[in-house]
Amino acid sequence: MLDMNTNDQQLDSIFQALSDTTRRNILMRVRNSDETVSDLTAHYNMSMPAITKHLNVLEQAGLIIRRKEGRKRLCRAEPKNLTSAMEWLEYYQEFWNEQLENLKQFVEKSVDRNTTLSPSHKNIGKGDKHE
Amino acid sequence: MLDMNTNDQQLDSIFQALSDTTRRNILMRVRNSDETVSDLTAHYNMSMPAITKHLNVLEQAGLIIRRKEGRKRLCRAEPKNLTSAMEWLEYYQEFWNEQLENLKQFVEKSVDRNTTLSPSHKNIGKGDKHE
DNA sequence: AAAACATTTAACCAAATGGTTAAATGTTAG
DNA sequence: CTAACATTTAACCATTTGGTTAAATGTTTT
Repeated sequence: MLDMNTNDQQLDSIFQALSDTTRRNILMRVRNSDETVSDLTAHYNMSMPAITKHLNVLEQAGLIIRRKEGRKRLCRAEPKNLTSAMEWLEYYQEFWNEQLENLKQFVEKSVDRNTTLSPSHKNIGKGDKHE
Repeated sequence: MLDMNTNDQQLDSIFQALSDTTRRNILMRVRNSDETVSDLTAHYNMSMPAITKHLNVLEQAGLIIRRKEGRKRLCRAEPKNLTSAMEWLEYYQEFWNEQLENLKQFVEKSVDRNTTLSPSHKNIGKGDKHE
């Protein structure tokens, strides 16, 4: 039935890591510059151990990498793994574009067949519903 | 410091919903066809109430919508909300492409200097970033 | 060596998560 | 009306999560 392969677990941990506002915020912060735990802690309303835990989650998910520099421990974003998440979403969303495309084609064919239809198809492209 | 606005909470719940293999699997399953709780339960190694809970999570995150049809309750994918997640990821990843782009430009400039080529390489990248 | 600094670990806690089984609620069919 | 069906709700449980404070570990500075 449901084979929990490595890829699944990886996606689990990536999406899990992204499911927290603080962690997403940290990610944004370490995109451009390496930052220490102290630096990061200064920006949030929580203790340093809490930040350490968030960093562990992000590191575990492969979204950041850390290096030691003296007594500081710097971390920076590692966006490579994030592409797994992107790919899942893109694959998932493909269907939606297909559906939209199918709908568009269907409507266009209908219009083709009956060019005197009322102008109610105008907003079909952004479509909420398909039936 | 950290304003937990609606968008943040929405992203929290979307990524949280996506952080479970079963739920991602269900999403894939209801992309194309509406399915009942029984239908879905048949494919997983867990009880019907467990599936119901997963569906609640997905519905709460706005990733599926449900309708009642007699004693059945059908659900189908609602990918609209998923674009929020996509947008976050894309925005986040932009930097990475920028970094790559900067690196490429740097390397090309180095090559330029070393081989004294004609100045035709100037605008390799799409964006003249900072400097 | 001692003090100050940067960070982690340990122990704890409340709440959320992901599952279970058993009972309750609606809905359709005989 | 009653029985069968589809689903949800309730109560429970173990584990994980996201935070805390206090103590421990390394590293630099003086």
